[in-house]
Amino acid sequence: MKVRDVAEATGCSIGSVYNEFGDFDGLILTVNRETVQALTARLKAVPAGDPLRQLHGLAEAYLGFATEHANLLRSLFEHRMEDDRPFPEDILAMVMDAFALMHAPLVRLLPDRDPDDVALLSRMMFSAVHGIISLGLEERMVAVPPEKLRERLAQFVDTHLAGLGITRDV
Amino acid sequence: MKVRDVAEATGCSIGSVYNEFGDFDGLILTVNRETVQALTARLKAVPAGDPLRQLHGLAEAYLGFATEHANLLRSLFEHRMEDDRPFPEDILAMVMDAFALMHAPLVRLLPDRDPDDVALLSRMMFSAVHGIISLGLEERMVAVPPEKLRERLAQFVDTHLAGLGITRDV
DNA sequence: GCTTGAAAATGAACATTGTTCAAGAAGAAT
DNA sequence: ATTCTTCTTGAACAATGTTCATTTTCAAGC
Repeated sequence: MKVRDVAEATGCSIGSVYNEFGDFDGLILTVNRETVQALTARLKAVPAGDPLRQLHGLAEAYLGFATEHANLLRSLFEHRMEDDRPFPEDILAMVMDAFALMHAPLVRLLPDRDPDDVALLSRMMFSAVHGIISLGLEERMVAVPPEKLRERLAQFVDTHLAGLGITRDV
Repeated sequence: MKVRDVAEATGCSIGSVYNEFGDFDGLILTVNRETVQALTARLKAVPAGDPLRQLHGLAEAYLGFATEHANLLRSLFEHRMEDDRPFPEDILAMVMDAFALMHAPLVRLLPDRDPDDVALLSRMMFSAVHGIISLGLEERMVAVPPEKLRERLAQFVDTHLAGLGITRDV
């Protein structure tokens, strides 16, 4: 993304882009805000009935979003601020909210565990899924063949939940 | 990293940097080759005695390397080639080799499973660990508090192995 | 309708950084 | 010493983020 391209695409001048977004970081961050909102909306659309099914739905929704918007997700997770400025709190909070969507179903599946512990477990699981998907979707250094990614991801979730003592057949 | 900085640091001219590395990508890729070699060396240094202990050692070694060389790892995994040129095969192969180091201990722990299946499992596990570490080490969007990362990572490995039917107490 | 002052828009000019290449320096061969 | 090859240099160029004096817009007041 280039400032001049944005200016041309919106039919205004370069200066106007700067009036609107401040600087290049501001432009990127605006896009990233929309990205995390769209991702959150998609994750929230996963039905909340069966918690196990919900967790699989969340992982699949994340995979779907990552497949369709690989560049946007990369921008969200890989963009560095200029001059070591701090990352905006509001985006951080929004990402945390998205992460937290995994928390509820996990709590239902692990009613006896310390909620703080479950919170950490859900973040670990989210991070793991994120790693599998982001590496898996890179054409290069294919960790897992993309066409198999969907079923492998489901297998991973099942395996990890089994490790937590949760079995599908209860 | 800037071409002019490299030129000044090595005491030669800008043109000489281009004679040596071709272009900016070539410069980055040279660094990335050293990075993956250093990472592989570190992973290979993990003793191979007990396969379960080895897996934990690999995860911990990865965490250690990522902690000490966060920028190098980011360059390795996040750098995009200019003009959509293909990613160099040799680096891809080296990364795959590093990934494969998880394969051997997993095969020993899962002697009855199809080796191809275990190969995929090990890649999934590597990707998951990569995701946990790379998100965990970002100051921003802290998925898991860095100071707890080490023990949480070990817990994750244990949980996942448990899900694969492997228990510590055999 | 004209004046005026604030607000917004503009794009030329600047700074940084990757890239090229003609000119020069260094060295080897005869 | 001459010539040829190879390497080195850094000025100049291209792309792109950034600034800011100037211009335009427009609403308020008369």
